[in-house]
Amino acid sequence: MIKALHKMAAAVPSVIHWFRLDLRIHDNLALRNAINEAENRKYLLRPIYVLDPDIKNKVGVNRLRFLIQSLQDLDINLRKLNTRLYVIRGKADEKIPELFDEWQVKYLTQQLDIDPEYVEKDCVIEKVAEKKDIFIVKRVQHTVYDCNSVLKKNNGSVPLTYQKFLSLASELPVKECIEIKKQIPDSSNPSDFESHDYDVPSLSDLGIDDSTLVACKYAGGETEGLKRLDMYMARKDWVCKFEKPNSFPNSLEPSTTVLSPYISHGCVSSKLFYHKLKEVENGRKHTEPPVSLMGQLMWREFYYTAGTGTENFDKMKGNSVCTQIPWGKNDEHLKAWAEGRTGYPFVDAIMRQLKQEGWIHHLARHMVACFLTRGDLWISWEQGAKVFEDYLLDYDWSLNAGNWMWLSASAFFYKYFRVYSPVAFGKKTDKEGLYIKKYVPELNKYPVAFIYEPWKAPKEVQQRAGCVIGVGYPKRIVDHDKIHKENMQKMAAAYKANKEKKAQRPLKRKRSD
DNA sequence: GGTGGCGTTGTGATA
DNA sequence: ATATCACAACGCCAC
Repeated sequence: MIKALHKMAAAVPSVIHWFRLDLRIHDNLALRNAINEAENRKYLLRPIYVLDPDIKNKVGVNRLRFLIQSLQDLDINLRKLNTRLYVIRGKADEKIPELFDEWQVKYLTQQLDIDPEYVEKDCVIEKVAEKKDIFIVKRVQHTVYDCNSVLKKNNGSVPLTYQKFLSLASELPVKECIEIKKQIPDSSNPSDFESHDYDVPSLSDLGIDDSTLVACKYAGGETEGLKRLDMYMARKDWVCKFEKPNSFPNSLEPSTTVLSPYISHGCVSSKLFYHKLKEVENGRKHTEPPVSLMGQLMWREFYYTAGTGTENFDKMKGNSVCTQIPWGKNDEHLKAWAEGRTGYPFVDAIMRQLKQEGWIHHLARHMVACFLTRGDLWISWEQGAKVFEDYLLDYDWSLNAGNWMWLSASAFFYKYFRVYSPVAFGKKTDKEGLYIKKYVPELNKYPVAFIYEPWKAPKEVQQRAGCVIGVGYPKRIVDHDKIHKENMQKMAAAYKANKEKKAQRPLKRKRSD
């Protein structure tokens, strides 16, 4: 009996929607395409997510938790439509070709991604699909604009300034959001609909010891994300007055929306965010890009466009927009930075918040990124980007690379002599050092006068505060006042070398002509 | 093709 | 509190 059912099921072809960084129902054209295709052709529908069993070695535990929560929520929301999420455990480029045969796949829909890791796997899968005559549909839905259209408008070259990007984008249309309203018919569901083999795994299923996890501050999922979006969009006055540079990197609770993890995972559609912002701004006096909330969304578009149009965007070598800088290597310094024990309390507080909570304010990212690269430690931005990839809930391939290049003055931003002071910068918005005391608790008995520079406290003050520098809290690994000036010289030299190289290039071309 | 204006968010001193 | 300046002087882009 069961065998017969399976045989029948196998005979009916399938449509797959492959969820990737589009972990949502709303504004998901590729998903709707799959649903409609299944219904119209009387095929079976399989919304899948492919989970690499190796993922815990690639993604930090906080982001993994966010992902699992997002998948759980996605499954719940799909079941409301009378389908479900089929989680496939394995490597996409191996598993999906297998499924093509097992499920008699005729049609596959997915979101277009630009992360080279995805693109590489997609190529393998596309080749197999072509042989088997499987139709693949890719939809642009991770960004507001189609980045390739922006590039086309700029005659194929990458806009290197934000204002240039804005002027290009302003001439492009923004599509409306997609809704899925009707229920999926029972006939679209395969016979193994109820199978637990495809259930969303728990963290412990993936070999993560729950007791090692810190409290969850930002829960993943479309439902949470939309709730957060609605909560902030309801604060119309706040939205219209939003100016990023006037928000606080070191408030005890976030001074910005923390929508970024939801947008990076696709729990919230960037296009939905766009339309909601337009709705709030409409008819009201409001701030403008680059500082406005809309401006923040456009920064994301800017980096996505640059990432789409630039080879090796996440590397220094072979990256046409990236100034070549002879960064040094110091694994001890890198580790001290990553673990929040540089001896600079503000830097350490930020890095510890990042590791614990998976989110830090944009300006806090500026502080620690500048410190790691051109400011103090003279370590490559690629190293920093890897640490951020591990810790950030909102890790996003092109934004991470783009922002790291910005802060290291490798691309987009060039005033390398503007160096953030690990002592002065935080004081502007937190004179008392409350943020430091929260995340570097060993210093919480330090007098305000020394909280940003505890090494300056007299020994008896250190002892009275119960934390002697070099014992309870590390000594500074570098002297900022000295080293940032040396680094500035190195930056000047790197820029000079780069300029000379550039000046040579047109000459060479002329000779070969 | 040269050049001046400008660039999301610096620091520290001085008025 | 807030503004301006020196610091040393970047690259992109529009004109």
